[in-house]
Amino acid sequence: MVKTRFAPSPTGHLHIGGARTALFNYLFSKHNNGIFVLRIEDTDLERSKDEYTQDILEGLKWLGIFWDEGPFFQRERMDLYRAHAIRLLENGLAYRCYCTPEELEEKRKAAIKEGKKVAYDRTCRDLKEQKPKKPYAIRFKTPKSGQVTFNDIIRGQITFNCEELDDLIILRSDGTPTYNFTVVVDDALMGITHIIRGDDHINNTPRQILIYEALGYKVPEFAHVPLIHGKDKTRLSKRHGATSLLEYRNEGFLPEALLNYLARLGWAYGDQEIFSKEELIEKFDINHVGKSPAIFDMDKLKWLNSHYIKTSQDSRIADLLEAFLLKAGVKIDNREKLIPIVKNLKDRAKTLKEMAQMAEFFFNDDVHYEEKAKEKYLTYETKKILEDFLDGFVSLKENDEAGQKLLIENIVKETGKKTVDVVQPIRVALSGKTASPGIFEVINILGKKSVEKRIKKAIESIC
RNA sequence: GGUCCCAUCGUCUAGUGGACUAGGACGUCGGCCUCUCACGCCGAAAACACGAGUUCGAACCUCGUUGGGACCA
Repeated sequence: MVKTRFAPSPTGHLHIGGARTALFNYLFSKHNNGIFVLRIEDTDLERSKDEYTQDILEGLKWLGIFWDEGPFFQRERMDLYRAHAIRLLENGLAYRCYCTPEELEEKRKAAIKEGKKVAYDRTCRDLKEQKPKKPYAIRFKTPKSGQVTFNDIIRGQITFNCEELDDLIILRSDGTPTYNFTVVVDDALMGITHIIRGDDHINNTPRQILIYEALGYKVPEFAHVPLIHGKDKTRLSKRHGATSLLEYRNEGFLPEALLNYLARLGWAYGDQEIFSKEELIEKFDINHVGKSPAIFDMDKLKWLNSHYIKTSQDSRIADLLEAFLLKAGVKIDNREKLIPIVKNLKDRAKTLKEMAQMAEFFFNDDVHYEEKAKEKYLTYETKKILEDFLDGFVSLKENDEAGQKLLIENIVKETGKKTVDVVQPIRVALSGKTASPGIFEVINILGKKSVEKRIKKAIESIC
């Protein structure tokens, strides 16, 4: 039975890279009818915050990445780690280290001075006598020679020389366990079969394998996925803008767009670009994940988002849009308008936030004119067009699109202007913008009264 | 600095020794559609980091160089 896990530290928001790692774990386990575990690595009491744990859980749920087991919290498992450390101690596979932080710091400095490798010098490894009263850390006895080799699912065979590894602390003198130790104990105890994680952990892997072996646990399979980079090709970080997953929700992205984008970042299935979650589960193959880091491309994400906006049900987009309008301080006078607005804006907006900006004018008859729009289209010259339009519009017998079309055609004929020159002033009068949905759509969504009000206001604004 | 990893259009990638005149997608540019903006449709420019070797044949295998990244310090 395949079992994978996502094990974030709640020391920050769930970011794009973490979300992708979670996704790969999720997809791999689901593809193999396996189990996906969520574990919160909150041993760093100082930096871990419940707020971040909530952010992570919420982010995963939003994306539709659901876990089968957990969330487990490492904070609640401290006894387990201590017991394992003591077991290694008793088996002679670990030892007490009495060196103080000050001593270690001095050794480190000396090593740097001499140009030597900075590693623990193993002073306490073979102590004849223990020092019962002194505080101690527990260190793992790393073999002094030999090699550790593992077969990474994505990278292939990777080998490390043991000489490069020093005797790492597994339990600090204050009794708290260290990262490399807790992961191994947990992954082993939870029966994780495949560890899929960022390739920033490659260097930790040989130490962890040695610990598995010392503990007598089966070593799992490893798959190290490349990190996501920003435009400058360094690891994605705050400098690159929005990295927190939920920020994308607030910016008006749909979860399926993000899911699709993240999955396709570093992985491909022939020429296919669009994948539903179910399709991803069916087609995802960890062996085909690329080895080189991928750069996060906002444009492509936006394209996917617009695709999903276009293909979503109007009612769903309307509900989401409502929240964005409310957030923008728009008073929604008439909810009925929402659906036709969505129909018209679906093809135009790349994000829901954008859509809200485009939709705003529908809800306020006191139109705000964009400066350039007013300057160009609400002029003395166009005043007559607006007046003609208003006259005609008020007296329209059949106020439907056909009638409105005829009205505009007549104005075009009478004035001898081009259609665009007639329509644009009307558009600006109604929307305040030079770009909007089709003029007849706008007219009919607004309704008769609103249109009249807005045209009058525009005429008055021209002095 | 040490260790490890990586390298196909600007970006995500297809490619697993002959099907490669290197395919798709985003973006860019041009055109069509058109009341504006989008959407849609059509088209274009755009890449195998470099150098050796293996082979009848290399984007693909090997080695080196260069460049980039991650971790540790």
